[in-house]
Amino acid sequence: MYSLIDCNNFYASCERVFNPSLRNKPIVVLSNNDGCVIARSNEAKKLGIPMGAPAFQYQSVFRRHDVKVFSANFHLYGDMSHRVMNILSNYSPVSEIYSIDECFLSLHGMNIDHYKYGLDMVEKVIKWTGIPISVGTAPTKALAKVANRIAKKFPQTTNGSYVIDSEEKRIKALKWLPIEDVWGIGRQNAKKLFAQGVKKAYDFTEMPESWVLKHMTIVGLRLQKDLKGIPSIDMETEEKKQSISTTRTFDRDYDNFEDVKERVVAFTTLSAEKLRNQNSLCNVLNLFVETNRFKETETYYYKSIQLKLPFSTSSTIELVAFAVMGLKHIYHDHLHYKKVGVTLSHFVDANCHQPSLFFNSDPKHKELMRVIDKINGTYQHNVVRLAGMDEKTFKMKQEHLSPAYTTNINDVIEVNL
DNA sequence: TCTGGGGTCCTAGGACCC
DNA sequence: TCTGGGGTCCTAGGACCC
Repeated sequence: MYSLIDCNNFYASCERVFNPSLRNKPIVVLSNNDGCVIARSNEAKKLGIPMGAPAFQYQSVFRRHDVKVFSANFHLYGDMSHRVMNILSNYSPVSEIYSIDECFLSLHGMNIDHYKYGLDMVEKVIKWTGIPISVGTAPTKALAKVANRIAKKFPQTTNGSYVIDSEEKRIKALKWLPIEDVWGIGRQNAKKLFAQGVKKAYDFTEMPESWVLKHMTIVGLRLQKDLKGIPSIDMETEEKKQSISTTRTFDRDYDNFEDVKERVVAFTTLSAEKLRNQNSLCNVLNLFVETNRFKETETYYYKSIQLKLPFSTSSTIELVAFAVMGLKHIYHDHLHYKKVGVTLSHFVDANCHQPSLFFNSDPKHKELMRVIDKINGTYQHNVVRLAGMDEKTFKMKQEHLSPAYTTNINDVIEVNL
């Protein structure tokens, strides 16, 4: 059996933990630049505020219903996520952290009452962190997702824990779940399935395998088997990322090279830190620049470039040099840039990689980066940085940011004063 | 005026080999 | 008029997730 644990309204719940006056109030959390709604409490959902709604279009709704609005505080959410995952890891030796607020556990070989086991998780996590969760348990990952949805949708009857452990329950659940709400069925697949008369998850499991394979590839077929109760989607326990990106939309248009370059330096620096943090070296750097796609009066420009590095590296100095080189290739004057991004990929392990015969990362950088990371980790972040980067890593609108309750001692002192 | 960010996996088709 | 067959590897782009 597998359990899928999902935090309820995670970002909104995080804000609530440290501010109990927000209980029972509608809360929304906004994306960077206070752009879109990316999380809503149940109360906010009931007001009809959709996921992804541009905040400026909903200002009057926010005012009218006294919605508590927050700028995204990812430091806080990341730290809370850590605490929740830590607790959950005690419930199984095999876990997969699927996203910031979701985790699969394999319960293989454990002789337990699955419903009570889930209930215990719910009680412990709320007691120890203040975050409400739902637990779904079933013979496959896709069915655990379905069970989780039931646990979340019917808290009164399930108490936040639901188990699919019989054919009756499986079929009943799948006849209830709309096809477009199935994990792995996106807009395109839903469209194809509607055209075949498929409305519920159950209808999908009745489709011929040949049709599924032809129109939805092997991915769709695996999903179908998983929903039938035949385990076909494996646990993924690898902790290291295969790619690391830093992309941002700017608070305003940038129209000179030096400004854009400064952002590229900052984003490359951030990505390189994450890369070193997982003890990897990278071999490929991708970079893109983009103008405002919503501005109809100006022509839209998007350009990306891929640099295959001559050697594996995690040195900020070297990666920044490559990124700026790339930027010179795709940057055009007389355009108003709204967004840029840097992605590192094709990693190798820093401890056991094959150096090149001809070119290699400057060995002096290794120790330098170690010291810089140590200083930045101990004191304020970015207290040591490249001269090409200015002191603010993030330049964006954050008018409703909550304090860094759990992570940044400097912020806490500032608040107390 | 204001519209997010960070991931994974799969496949078709091109480039190349003998 | 007639112009092979069988592979591998790589990548851009598309689909999906939260």
